[in-house]
Amino acid sequence: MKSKDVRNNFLEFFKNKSHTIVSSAPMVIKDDPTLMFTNAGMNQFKEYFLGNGTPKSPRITDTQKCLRVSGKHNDLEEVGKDTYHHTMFEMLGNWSFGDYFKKEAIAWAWELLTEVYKIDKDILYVTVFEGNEAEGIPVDQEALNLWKEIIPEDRIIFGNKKDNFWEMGDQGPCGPSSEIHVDIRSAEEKAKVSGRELVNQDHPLVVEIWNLVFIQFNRKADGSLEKLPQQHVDTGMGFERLCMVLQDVKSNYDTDVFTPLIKEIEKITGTTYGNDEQVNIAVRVIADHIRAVAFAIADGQLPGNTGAGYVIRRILRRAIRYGFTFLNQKEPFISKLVGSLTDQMGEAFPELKSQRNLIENVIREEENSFLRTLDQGLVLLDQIVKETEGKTVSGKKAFELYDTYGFPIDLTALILEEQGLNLDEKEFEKELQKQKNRSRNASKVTSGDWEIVSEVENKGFIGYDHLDAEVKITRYRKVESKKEGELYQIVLDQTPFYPEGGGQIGDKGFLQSPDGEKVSVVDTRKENNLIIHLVKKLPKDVSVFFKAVVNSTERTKTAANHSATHLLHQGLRKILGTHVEQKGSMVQTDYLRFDFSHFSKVASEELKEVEDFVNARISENIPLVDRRAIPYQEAIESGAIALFGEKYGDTVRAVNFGESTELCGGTHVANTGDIWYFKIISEGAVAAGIRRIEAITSDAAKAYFTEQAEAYQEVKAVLKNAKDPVKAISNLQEENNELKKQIEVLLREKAKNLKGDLKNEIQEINGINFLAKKVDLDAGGIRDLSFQLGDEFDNLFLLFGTEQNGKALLSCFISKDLAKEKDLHAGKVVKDLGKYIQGGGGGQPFYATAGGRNPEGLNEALQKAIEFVK
RNA sequence: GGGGGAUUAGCUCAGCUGGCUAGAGCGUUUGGCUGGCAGCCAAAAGGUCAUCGGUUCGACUCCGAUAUUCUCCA
Repeated sequence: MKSKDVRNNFLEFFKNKSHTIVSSAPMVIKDDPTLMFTNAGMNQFKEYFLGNGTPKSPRITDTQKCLRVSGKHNDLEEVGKDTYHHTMFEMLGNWSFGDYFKKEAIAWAWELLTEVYKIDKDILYVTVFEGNEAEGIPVDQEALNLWKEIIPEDRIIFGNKKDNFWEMGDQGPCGPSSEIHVDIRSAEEKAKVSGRELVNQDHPLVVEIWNLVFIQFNRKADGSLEKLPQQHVDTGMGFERLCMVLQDVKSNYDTDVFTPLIKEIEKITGTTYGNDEQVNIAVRVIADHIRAVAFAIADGQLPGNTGAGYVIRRILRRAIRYGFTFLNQKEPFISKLVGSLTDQMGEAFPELKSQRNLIENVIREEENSFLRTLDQGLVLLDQIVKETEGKTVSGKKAFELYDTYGFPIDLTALILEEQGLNLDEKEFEKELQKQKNRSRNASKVTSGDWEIVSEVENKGFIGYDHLDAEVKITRYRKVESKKEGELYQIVLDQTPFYPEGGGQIGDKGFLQSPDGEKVSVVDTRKENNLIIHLVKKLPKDVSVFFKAVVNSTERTKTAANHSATHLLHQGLRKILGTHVEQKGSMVQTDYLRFDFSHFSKVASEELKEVEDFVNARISENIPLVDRRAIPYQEAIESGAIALFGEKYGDTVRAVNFGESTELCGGTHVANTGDIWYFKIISEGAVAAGIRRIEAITSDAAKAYFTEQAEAYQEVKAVLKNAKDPVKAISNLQEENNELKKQIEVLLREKAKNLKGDLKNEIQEINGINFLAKKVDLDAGGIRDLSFQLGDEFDNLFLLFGTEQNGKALLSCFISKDLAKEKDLHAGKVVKDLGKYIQGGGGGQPFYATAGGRNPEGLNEALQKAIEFVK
């Protein structure tokens, strides 16, 4: 069965069981602080399990693109070494939200596997949660009984809390799970050891394919469990593994999900998959990682050095590293695989197709920069090796190479090994651990349980129409972090406060109780579909009605920036072309930032055109057309631009200003005229193929122009109100250059004259040409003079003194030969004489200077100089 | 968010412990030679040593802040 059919059959099967098919959520997560990437099929439904939202249907099915780089069964460093772990994978799932439970979930899973996919019943095993006394959770008897009716008891295995009890995190919904495993070993192998022995033993051919989770508890902050009012089913089946079973191969990488990619890698690198284990690992690593990276970029996540971007960079660099070391690829090659990947998966995931150019560019650029890092690291490592005494290279040094210069540690180890050296790995680990602890401590957040204040219906955000409202606190909790200290998160029954999202920052303002107490709201965010208000202290009485007031001046400025962002987007597409796509946006109170795909620098004329375009729309006074809830399809058909990597519901909000239509949740001005004026401040690159524009509007633009005008007036005033200041300045510059040259000439002449005079004053003492004299030159002049005299006289000993800004300066020149011969050292001379001018100095044997704060002592110092040549 | 680096000529970099005439290679310009493979030879131009502040008689060098950038960790 082709992988495409495997996917379709799954979705069709559950559709026939009254499930609604939904599309995969983006792999990159935006409004959940505990998670960077979708790492399981359930992520996009988390809010439903938490009770913060209602699903559109109680039964849902989908295939979800997931990314896992850490966790109990997957560590990035392990991917590729075996045949069944991946960073990116697809998870097929079916869901029940308070609808059916264990009975149906188990029966349908069995039906699909054995009747649709026609997997031999005799190679399947199932696991059931054994219970945990310490936590007072009983055996999952219900699941056990259900399985007993379907499968012989000797193929049911009890699993412990680690394997068969699923938790989302330290807190929240959880419950027992039941896994289905499959044994695809040869008959011979099966005869030797029973598959039962190998379940959950990390055997590559006895693997878990489906996990059925029965969510029935809620874990509280103190660790205790309470029963949930509604029970849910959450299942996940690994798509790649399922394909392996159905295509009768022994490795995920031998399924048609991977073979086209592997063939392409063989072609590009001139290697063969299957002969050499190191090559095999490298090929698998690359085949796996290119998928993860390409999908992430398509979802809008570029490689970077913080957060999610850093994870993507690490994955990509790992692939480059394996290619570099084991496939001997010293030039960018991974970007060349994007075409093949797109051909293969572009149909199921159209974002790959439309983002293909960008994906290629970004990967190529990243490859180039990492190859440079490797080059630099090789040089540094060479140096470390040279400095190493004995056979063991310091772990601290290796850590520095890794931490500061980004040179991969396994490459260090490999190179050292080739040179017959070894690495102090313990020391390295110690350093790494230290660094990890530092980071962890700095970003630790502890949160308490939610305190429920009142159970009123949550009406959510009302801030499009209101900037203040009468509200009630529904719940609150305390959170503590090193950075922000102690804060309270408050949820209201309705709120005018806009939560940070869609690039727009969260509103600020205050809550006021009837007795006049004001609590200021420092920020507003969204977490799992709840709007959270951050306050420094709780009001005295949380149960009363409050007046919630948004800081309207800030909100107005932010709205102007947001609306201007839409017009900017429209203008860029109009003037640069429709390849321009939003790649990031930041709407703040005092400025806006817009990142977009574009292949080259935006010329200043183009910027001007864009600016003019936006300002033309502003002066047209176009009113806002705000359609709050229209069907997604309708919005798209009316020309709205949907962003890749955004999760949209069935109904969306469309924001129009004339021709500009965007799907947007942010706050806007009622009329473009309110933006007042739009001014681009800067344009630059953020990554390969991505440009960034920063701009200001309204008050900020006014302030900007005022400032510019003032600065201009000042310049003009300084130039005595010159008619053409630019010309006046360039005249000055020219004149200045001319004068500089003349001064140089004059100084040279002066020095020449001085030199002539001084030449006559040089006296011979003991065969040494000696002169000690006070001169009127600066340090540089003295230096030039000294060296010029040095060229003309052999055996020269010079000591010059001068006074500069009330400070004394001594400078001593001794011909190199003379210094050697008589064992003289100019540095010592000036240091010694420095005591007369209350200072010190030094230099090298033939030239040295000293300074001091007592010019009175200069004469004495000059008189004593003769002692050195006597 | 936390840590560690880097910022010196148009480019790639050297300049170790404060005093070194601030350098190299490539590139540029000029002149000369030359039938090739980065042609050869000679000369020149090009630097507020990222910015601001501090320590010091003296800072490219030490300290602090800022900016930009690389990198590791979360």
